[in-house]
Amino acid sequence: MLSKKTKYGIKALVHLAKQEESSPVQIGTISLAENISQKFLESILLSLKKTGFLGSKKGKGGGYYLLKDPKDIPMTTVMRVLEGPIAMVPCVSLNFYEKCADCPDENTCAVNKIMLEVRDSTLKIFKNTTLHDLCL
Amino acid sequence: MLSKKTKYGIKALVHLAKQEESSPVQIGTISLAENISQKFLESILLSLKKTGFLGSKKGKGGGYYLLKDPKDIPMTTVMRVLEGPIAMVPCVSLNFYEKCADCPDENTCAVNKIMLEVRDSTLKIFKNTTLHDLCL
DNA sequence: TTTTACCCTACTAAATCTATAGGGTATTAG
DNA sequence: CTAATACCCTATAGATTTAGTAGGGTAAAA
Repeated sequence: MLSKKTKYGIKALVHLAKQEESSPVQIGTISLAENISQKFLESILLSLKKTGFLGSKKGKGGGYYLLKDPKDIPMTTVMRVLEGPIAMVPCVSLNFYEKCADCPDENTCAVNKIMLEVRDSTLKIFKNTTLHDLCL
Repeated sequence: MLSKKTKYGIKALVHLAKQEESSPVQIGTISLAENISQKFLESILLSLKKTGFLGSKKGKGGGYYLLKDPKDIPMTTVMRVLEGPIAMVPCVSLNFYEKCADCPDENTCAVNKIMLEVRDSTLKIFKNTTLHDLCL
């Protein structure tokens, strides 16, 4: 299941991507428009800033804005920053790989096998979908 | 992320599907072979019995056994019983649908849109993979 | 210089996960 | 018959994660 953090984060990014001018949007504006707790959204936007998706401007007329063209932001990067691994088990994760404690051999593991397939098909979708595509 | 319950459940089902004879297999045997806590496995197998996947035999020489041919058990049904919804958000779930509290309109929701795609591709894999396929 | 709006830390209630504990009961081998 | 086997069932609990809340600090601009 997708965490609220990820869901809200995507919604906020889409909100920003939909702006015609690239002028900063305030947290309060987004939280109101997308029905998100303002303080919670604040922490999400902050992490999106730290990971290089957003820029910010302080003071009056300030807010957050996208640093890149929405067409250049694939959903893989968004998902990995907000949600973490895309795979359903760590042993098939590309960016968050971990060996399973209980599993003696990944190559003969039935779970590994099918989850690898699922990861590939999901990854394909996220790779071929940009933030811009979500705005249509 | 896949819960241990689901992971262990699949491993146990595969273990049973690999049996040549359909004689019952004891919990202890499975827990030892698959490195799963026996008591935890017990509760998982019990739930698989209640949902119609397994039969059991008490007393000496007893254990659990599959009720159907592994070729007739698609992973969709396994996943739904063990893990719950296949979709990443309730609003795109077929069997566990729930409306999002924050979202005014699903049809224009960006998250809904992409998660629907992911659900479809994942579902397709689970539908076309049976327990038997995992034994190869 | 005051207001605005981002920045940061710490904490917490609730839920879920991953078991463990401790026994009860039906079945069957001998 | 009876004793061992192995499933059946309930309750509980520690750990982790989630989804926030509280409370203030700081930089920038009007």
